[in-house]
This record gives sequence, C-alpha cells and structure tokens, in this order.
Amino acid sequence: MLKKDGVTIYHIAKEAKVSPATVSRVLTGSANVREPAKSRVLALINKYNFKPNVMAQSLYLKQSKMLGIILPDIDHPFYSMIVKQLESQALERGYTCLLCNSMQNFSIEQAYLDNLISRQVDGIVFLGGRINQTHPTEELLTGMNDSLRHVPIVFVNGKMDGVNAHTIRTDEASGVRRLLDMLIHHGHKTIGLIGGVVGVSSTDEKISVFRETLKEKRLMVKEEWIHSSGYSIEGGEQDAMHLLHLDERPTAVMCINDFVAIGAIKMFRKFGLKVPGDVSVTGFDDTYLSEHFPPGITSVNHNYQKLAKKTIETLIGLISHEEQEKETIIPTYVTIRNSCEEWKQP
Amino acid sequence: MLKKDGVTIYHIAKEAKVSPATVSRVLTGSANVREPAKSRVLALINKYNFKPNVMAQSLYLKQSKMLGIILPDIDHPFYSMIVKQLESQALERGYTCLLCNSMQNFSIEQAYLDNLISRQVDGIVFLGGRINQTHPTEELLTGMNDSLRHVPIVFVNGKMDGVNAHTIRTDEASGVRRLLDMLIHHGHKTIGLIGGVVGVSSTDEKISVFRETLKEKRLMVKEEWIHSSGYSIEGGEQDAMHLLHLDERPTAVMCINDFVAIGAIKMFRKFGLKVPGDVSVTGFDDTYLSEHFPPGITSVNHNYQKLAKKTIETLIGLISHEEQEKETIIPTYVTIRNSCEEWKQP
DNA sequence: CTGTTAGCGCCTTCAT
DNA sequence: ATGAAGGCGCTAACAG
Repeated sequence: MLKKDGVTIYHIAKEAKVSPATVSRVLTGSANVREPAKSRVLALINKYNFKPNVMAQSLYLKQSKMLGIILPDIDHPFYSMIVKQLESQALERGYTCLLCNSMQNFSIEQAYLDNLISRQVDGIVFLGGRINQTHPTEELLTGMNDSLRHVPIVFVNGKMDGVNAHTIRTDEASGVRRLLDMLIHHGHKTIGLIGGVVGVSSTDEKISVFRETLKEKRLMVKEEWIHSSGYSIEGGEQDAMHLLHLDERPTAVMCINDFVAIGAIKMFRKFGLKVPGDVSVTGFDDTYLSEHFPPGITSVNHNYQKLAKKTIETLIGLISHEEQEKETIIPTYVTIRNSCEEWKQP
Repeated sequence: MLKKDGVTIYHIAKEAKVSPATVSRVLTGSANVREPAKSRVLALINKYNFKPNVMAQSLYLKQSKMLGIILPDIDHPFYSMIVKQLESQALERGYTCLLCNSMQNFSIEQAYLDNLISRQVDGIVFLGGRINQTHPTEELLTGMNDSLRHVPIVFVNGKMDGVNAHTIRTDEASGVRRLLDMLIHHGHKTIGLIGGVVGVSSTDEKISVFRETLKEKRLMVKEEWIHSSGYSIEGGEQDAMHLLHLDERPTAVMCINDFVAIGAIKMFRKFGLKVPGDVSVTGFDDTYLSEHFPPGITSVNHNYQKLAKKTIETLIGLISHEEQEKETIIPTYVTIRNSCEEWKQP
C-alpha cells in the first residue's frame, strides 16, 4: 500500500527492445550505445520522466554521495551562514547534504549520528555540540569514536581529546588578540569579556587568550568583568546587567558572539550608556546582524567560504582515502564597524 | 577503492550460527527469536556496532523514511524557524529531512527536486521560490507537475495555478487586516506598505488586501506609498528612503517582513525620525529579530509550530494514501511590541 | 520458531 | 556494441 509506482530500467529496456544493461549504459555513459537504440532509450526516459533509483545505485556502488551535517541550532546565523556555504560546496562536487539540528541535545546528536551512518552517508561534518565540550563524558567520547569507525568525520571548530578526527578550525585566538589590540590602541585600559558557557572550548579558549593577552599588555584582568550567561541575546543582556551592577565598569566589552553583543548593547543603552561613547563593544562571527544592528558591530569574520571549502575538500579527500592535514587553520579577520571608539578620559 | 568496510547481517548470522533472516528478525522485531540465539545476535550487533544499511532496507521496502525540504534561503529567520519545527515534527514520526537551499535560483530548485526524487524521498515540503510566483513560466509549471507525478509535495504558503498540490497556508490576509485595524485604531489615517517583490504572491496578496481594507475604511490609498524593493534589510532601507523623499509621508508604514522593517527603521532613524514617535512601523513573520531589534517590532506570527505540524501531518497522510484537505489555513496572530503608537496630530 | 529463497533497482564483469 | 547473470544488503513469504 505504501509502494511507489516504479518505472525501472527494465520497463524502459523492454519497450526499447534492448537489455537493461544497455539502458544503464546510456544512463551512466559508461559505454557507447549505437544510434538507433540510444535514441529510443532516451526518448522513453523522457517520456516517462524516468529518474534512476539512487538507493539502488548506491547500494551497488557503495557510495551514497550524501554528506551529513550535524549542528546545534540552524537558527543561529553563524550556523546558517556556514551551512549555506557547506551545502553549495558539496553541491558543486556532486554531494547532497543531510542537515541535522541536534537542538543542543546530546541524545538527539547521537541519534542523528547513528541515523546518518545507517543511511550510508559518505562523510559527516560536525559543528558544535559535544566537540566543543572541554570535558565530554565517556559516553559522548565512545559514541564519537564508534561513529568514526564507520565513516569519515570532520570537526569544524572543535576537538575531542582521545578522538582522532580531522579538524578545520578558524583562528579565533588571533581574532581575540586583534580585537584586543584595537581596543588597547584606542586607549581602553579596562576591558571585559562576556557571554558563552564555561566548559565549552570556544568560550574557554577565548577567555584564556583574553587573560594572557591582557597580562602581556600589563593590563588588569578583573575577574568580575568576565561573565558568561550563554550564547543568546538574552544571555548578553544578563551579562551586561551584571557589569552594570558593578562599582567599577570596564570601558570596553568583548562579546563571545554577535548575539551576546546585541543583547549587551540593548542593555547598556537601556541604562543610558552610549555605545560606543560610554562603552565600546565588540562582537564575534561577523554575521549579517552585526552589520545591521545599530550602531553596527565590530566583529571577527570566520572566512565562511574558505572555511566551508576547506571542510568539504578535506572530507571528500578522506572519503577518497587521500591523506589529509590533521588540522587546518583558517585565518580570521576583523570587520570594523561603529561599536568601538577611542576612549576619552572623562 | 571507495568501498566501505561492511559488517552485514550475513556476517552476524554466520558468527551467531543462525540464518540472515533470524538476524533480520531480531533487528526489526518482526517475529520472535528464541533465547540462546537472540542474545548471541544482540551481542554481535553490539560488538561490531552494527547498523543496518537503510538503503538496502529502503530498496526493498520501497520507502526511504526521508522527507525533502526545498526553500530559498535558510539564512532568513522565517525559513530557519520553520525548518526547525518541520525537522522536529518529522523526527517524531521517524522521518529524516533532506534540506535543500535553492538560493533563489530556479535551476537549482529544479535540480534539487529531481535529486530528491532520485533519492526516493517519500515526500517533499516546498517553501518559497516558484510556488510564490504569481505568473510562473510554463517550464516551472511542468517541472512541478512532473515531480508531483513521482511523489507527494506539500506547498507552504504558496500555490500554482494548474498544479494540483496540497497547500498549508498561514492566514496572512487576516494578519494584514489586523495590523491595519490596529494602526487605524491608533488614529493613523495615512499608511504605506513597503517591501517585497511585485509578482510574488505573498507580496501581491498583502498589497491587495492592504488596498481593499483601506478602501473599506475609506482611507486614502496613495500609490507612491506602496513600494517594493525586495525582502532584505537593504531593501527596507531603500523603500524607506523612497518614502523619505516624498513631499507627503504616511504616519505609519507596514513592512512585508521583519527584515524590511528593520531596514526601514534604521533609515527613518538615520534621517532623524523617531520610531514610533514620528512614524509607526510594523513587521511580519514575528522572527526572533522583531523582538530584539529596537524598539521591538510589532509583527504577525505564523504559528510556526502549528504550521509545521499540520504540514508534516498532511504530507505523511498523503504518503500513506490517506485523503487530505486540499488547503489548510493556519490562523496568525499579532505580537504587539513598541514600534507602533497612537498618532497625535502635530 | 527458523532456514531457504527470491527480489527490491541498478551496475558491471564476462561472454558473445 | 550488446545481452546474460550475479550481487550490493536487506526483508518477506514460504516451507519445514
């Protein structure tokens, strides 16, 4: 009852008075087919709007030409921007993408991993989630290792100790440094860092680079100016609120991403502070929002296209059993907008 | 060389000293298997981390448990919000989604349609693109009809004359009316409508409802206050600019979506107009941005979850050859924020 | 309850 | 250049 219709190469073969093999040949172009027959077949393919069953093909050829993408939340512009690039890079190389939103849920994440493997994807791109946990559980670790035994997986901006996966990483550390250089160059001496989640590697790394760099520059690292309430706009509001309640506030605030920056700017302004007049703010990820959210947010760009290109190249290389760099670093760059300015001593 | 590894039910069967059928039985639970054997099989499945090949299953069962989703641009929050809901509804029912970004390109759209059919998806959800063209080309029409002959397709907020597809539509017309009622209730007598693309049904419909409603209310419909430069933030800026250059400006402006509203607000403010003080603005789609973009944009919500639920239900119903409503209307509602206020005669 | 067998739709040797 | 045949991994009769 669920059965589909089903024009197959056999139907075509019969009606064209040739063998199925011949139909297959004109379909794949794997061998020449003489003219009277060839045209007949082509005509029938057109007549029935015949499309070969890719599952049958894949079954035989042992490759599905499908790639899986696992990520936490497509709503976040960082991910939607990356996904678009990944998809278009994959498409160019003849691959179709299966997109999986784990909704920040590790069980769903694992279920998708298993599902993708069952569906015979040729490779998987993994973003966020467990690969950003600074201390993943044993279960997450073995889940990943088991999967890796079935199929090549490339991590984007993540890593797991004890998991031997290939990684493409954007140079967030140098992004942080450049942002700091700029702020310091602008005369800021008191700088805070907000947003993110402690225990998530991208947050931890940014915080640690932040600390180191300030120390190098002989600037004060005030612990209460480092505060992490998540990656959302609301999180940014909360973190900004935290700063607002302090006796002494930094004159510049780095935010873990653009969402947090948006939240922070909203909250600062709500409390009558001018951005960038009273406090300079930086974002991260350079999503389209940073351009449009007033006053325009200075942010770090991940080089999305290059990132996606390298990721897909590496994955497809792995699929073809070619040796690939274990870790590739994609340079980032700062996009200057209007959320930061010179600090003038009041 | 591209070949994968390959533990199959045959390997397991052999090692467990049972027949492949028995392995299949414990896998699917389609029949009981006695205890000594059952445990041995289970143990081996676990040992090898065996995952059945879904392509082979699908080939035999003639159903892939995959759904295709075709949309123009995942970057747009309207689409990313819907996709998340669709995906989660599908997942609940055991379906995996193949997401396809057509990038507003009709050829890619068609290529994806063909690809999805070749890949044997059980059904397709179609959003935007050709199904919103007021006058689609013959080619787009036949392309869709050909596809429809292969697989059930559900349109979300679209329709094509001459294409007999099922549609789930949100009640945008009543959304427009409610917005207008509110503005008129606030004392606005001069109202504009900006954004969108003429020839795209969602734009055309909104404009037409807009005209009708104003006439009913005996308010002036000034043609130069209706202006459409697209769906983007930049488009909103341009349309707002157009209004700013006019001798006489409306006191309230409806925008085709939230992006356009954001652009318009930016531009109005840039020119010193207060929103909502000098001009009230409404958005559409009630994306997360409308909540966070200052001053908070009054917008129409599509009831995303209900929409997605109904869409997936209808599609799966169709797949199971159950009769389904040809068109379902999902009610919309207005979310009030701070971008509109009473009009006070200056 | 369990093994044998055939076949889902396609592709690719292997002969012809 | 073309046809026949086997097999990709799995499931569902059909016997036993």
